[in-house]
Amino acid sequence: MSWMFKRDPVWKYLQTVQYGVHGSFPRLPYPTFFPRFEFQDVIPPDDFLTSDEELDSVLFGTLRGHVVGLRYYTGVVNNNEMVALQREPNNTYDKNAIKVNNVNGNQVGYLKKDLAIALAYIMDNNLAQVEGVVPFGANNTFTMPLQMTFWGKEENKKAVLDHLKKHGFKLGPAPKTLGFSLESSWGSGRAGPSYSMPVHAAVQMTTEQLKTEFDRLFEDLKEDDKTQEMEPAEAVETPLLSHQKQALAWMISRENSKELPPFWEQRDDLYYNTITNFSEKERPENVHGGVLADDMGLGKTLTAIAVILTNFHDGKPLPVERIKNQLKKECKECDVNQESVKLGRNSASENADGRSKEVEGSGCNEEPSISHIKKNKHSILEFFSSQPKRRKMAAQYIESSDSEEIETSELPHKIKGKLKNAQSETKRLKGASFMDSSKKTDVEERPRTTLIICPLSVLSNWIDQFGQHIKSEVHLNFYVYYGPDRIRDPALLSKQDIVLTTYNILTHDYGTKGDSPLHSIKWLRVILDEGHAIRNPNAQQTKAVLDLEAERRWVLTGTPIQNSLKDLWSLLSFLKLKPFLDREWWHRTIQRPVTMGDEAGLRRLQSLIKNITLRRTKTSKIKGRPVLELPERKVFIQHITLSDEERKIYQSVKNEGKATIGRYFNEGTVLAHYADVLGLLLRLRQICCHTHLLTNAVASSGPSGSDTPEELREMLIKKMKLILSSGSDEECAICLDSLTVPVITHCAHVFCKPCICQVIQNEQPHAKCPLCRNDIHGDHLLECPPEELACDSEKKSNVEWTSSSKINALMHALIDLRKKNPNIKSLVVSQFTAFLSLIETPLKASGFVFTRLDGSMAQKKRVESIQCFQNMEAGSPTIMLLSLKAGGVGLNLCAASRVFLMDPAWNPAAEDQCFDRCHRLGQKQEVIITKFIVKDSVEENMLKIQNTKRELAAGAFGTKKTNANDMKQAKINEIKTLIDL
DNA sequence: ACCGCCGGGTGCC
DNA sequence: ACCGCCGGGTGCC
Repeated sequence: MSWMFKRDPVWKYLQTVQYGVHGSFPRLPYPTFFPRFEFQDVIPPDDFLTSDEELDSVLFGTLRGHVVGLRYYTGVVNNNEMVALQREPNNTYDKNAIKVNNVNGNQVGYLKKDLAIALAYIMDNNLAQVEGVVPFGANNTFTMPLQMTFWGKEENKKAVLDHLKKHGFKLGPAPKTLGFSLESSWGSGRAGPSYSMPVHAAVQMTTEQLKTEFDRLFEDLKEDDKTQEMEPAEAVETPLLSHQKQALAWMISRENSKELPPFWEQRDDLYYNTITNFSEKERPENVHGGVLADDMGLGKTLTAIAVILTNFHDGKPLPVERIKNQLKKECKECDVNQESVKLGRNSASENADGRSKEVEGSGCNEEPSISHIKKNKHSILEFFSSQPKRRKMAAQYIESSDSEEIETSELPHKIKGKLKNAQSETKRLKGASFMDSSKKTDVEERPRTTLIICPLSVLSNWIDQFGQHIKSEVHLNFYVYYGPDRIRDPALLSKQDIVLTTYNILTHDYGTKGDSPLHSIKWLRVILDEGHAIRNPNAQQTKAVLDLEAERRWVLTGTPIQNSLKDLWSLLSFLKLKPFLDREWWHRTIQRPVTMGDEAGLRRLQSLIKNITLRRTKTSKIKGRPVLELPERKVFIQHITLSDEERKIYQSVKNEGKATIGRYFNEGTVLAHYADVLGLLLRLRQICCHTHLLTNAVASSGPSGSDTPEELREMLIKKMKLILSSGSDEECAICLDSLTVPVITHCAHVFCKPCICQVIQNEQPHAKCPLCRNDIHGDHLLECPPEELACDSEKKSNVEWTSSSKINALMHALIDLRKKNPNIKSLVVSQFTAFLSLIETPLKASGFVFTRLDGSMAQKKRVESIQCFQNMEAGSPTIMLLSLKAGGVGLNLCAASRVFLMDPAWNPAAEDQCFDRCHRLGQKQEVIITKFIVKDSVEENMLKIQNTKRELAAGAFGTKKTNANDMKQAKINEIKTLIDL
């Protein structure tokens, strides 16, 4: 197979073109640490999710067939409309049954039986995806033709062809009409083939051609006007910067937009989807929201706050009286009621333009049981027009009645049944929103509350920013739904203006049997901060988010769509953009076409992105000036030479390890001993910092099998600590986020406790480890005992403190800096918290005032630490000891203008993120970063690998590394580089 | 005629 | 469905 583009590289390219290379490097989550398992367990967690996706589908061929039974179903299609084939194994008439549905999921009919027999096997065994288009005859009464396209993995092609042959079918070639259409096949008025999927087109285009094509597409993008500015509501205290006013204007225009969503247009009295050729009477809702994907530090939080206050309801800002008349506060209840009266009236007036259909629908759709429906005589006869006998029977009956309207229940049984069938379906069409609206009518008020969901790490940031950016006299009902005492009362929550919570709380509530208050409310607006949190479609967290009801939906993210189109799909499904809610349509119309380099697909993707996302980087320009005029950022590498004694220890550990690992190389079992390799590398990195760190290191020994439970426990806890302290950028494979409350399973995989508990609960009674499918039990999860961490540092203080080459260099630099300018604040960053502890001693000795921030600190202490450091008063700390991954992306430490990075990180993006904590909005000084790197050591080798990763991330075009073997080799090479083998 | 042919009844899976 | 298919009625030309 020679597709030129794997999906990820294409997507990364799209990203780099639109967003610029600067700022966000796609996350490269390795080295990853999964002891004792073969390589497939070691590849980044993202990849285990893709198993159900046909990443390397090829076109097997096409087949013409028929859809039958049209008259029994209400789903309608247009000519050239795409349809979905759905197996129905429990059909009582035929276990091979295959339903044919239109884009909306309404059944159109069935695949003809003989064809279904052949296809059922193929579909059930996932040998091919079969996709259908109705080329013509969409208005037929009984049957219609169906053009099917078969896609699948190359290795399944033969099986599919053979199987079809056995049943007398033979695939044809791709029809010539489905060429590589350069003319726009969507957006035009024609109902031409909207979907071009050439078999060979992708390979015929050269890289150069495609690149030019990409560039042209993004040229168009730049012309798109998102430069309108808007002043925020009076209630917003902080003046907005230009780019924030633009975002405000764009976001509010999206919230109030009455336009059709992308790819929809009105044709006569129908709404028409130009990608699928689907049409329907009901106006598709536009997404009243989107993705704000600005770079970190451009003020997404402030912008979001401005949106909340400025588009408070019905396109109007937070009413002034609520700002000024704070005295009325005691009559809150009354205030709320007044509000809802006002809202009620306004929503009624909206009916005039047909937007609030649910209001109309809820009352009058109350129909009696179907058998009592009155039917017009003529319509009955018409229904039986092609069934003369029934028609005659109906006619006879009807003639005996005087009235124009017929009680259907009194019709002869034989025709009543048929009629009933047809009726219920008509109703389904007409009242599609009927069920939804009736469900909630009794308590329904116009939603007023904005729900903000963020990772715990930025919760306090949100609270702070609300405090900072909203005028103090403004009265807002604001509730932080967090902590064990959170009030789980929907009535209370829905009276708030803003509810703030975390993903974990949301997920926890959702998973708890019983009702989640967050899910029983219809929100005015849901804002997801760090929206990539929902990029794993299988995660419970994602499901909890997708199940929220809201009128307006926003995703804030600084790392836009990190790795693939799939991530974008997760966001789209949150935004509920038709028709992409169903993965099939997303896959057929965008994901695969783009993956294969099809231009129509690219255009769609581009159009989509243009429509729903706003993205500025730090280097984006407004009227020729950068959005953010940040002072320069300079990175220096300071080489360190180890002392003789340090070098001796380093060499001995290295030689010993090298011998062992060399043996693994010879045996070809490097990756099986990945834990050992990582352990060695960790020890070497520790020695580079301070030889005392070594005492902390764990000799990684696999379980011998004869361990006592206590030994096993010890071993697992040690492993987990190794993983957590190794700085190997470990993530929870379930939520794909940093580990919160890490626990280790007996199979030695580490997850967030809430995540894995969720899995266990869902899969009970026989839960399996998501990574290795070994049995897991809730009781067997081991938590990291926090007191032991404290003990460790105690223990160390018993050992007499000595310095190290790196500490010497740091102290020298700090003292030097203090001499030059005592007011400059510095961040001292390490991945090893024990190292930070060691650094404390000389800092104290030299009279530095410092503070500390690391992952083990309680939320409250962190906030204190940050505030203390950011404070510019005399006597405030000038140094912060910071663990590399502490704090979320929102962490603002712009009081510092120096960074001393004590040890290199595996992932350059992690370093960048760390630097950005002070190199961000609010930074007035030049930022100088010093990276301490020990000469002739693993650290230097790590720099090499960082560079490779940087290049890979930036120029991902044309490099394909999705292949497991390639990655395996890459990893082996990486290890070789690291320990100079 | 254990056929052919006719024409009515009928119709997804 | 202005089809195909089924099964009953029927049977020289």
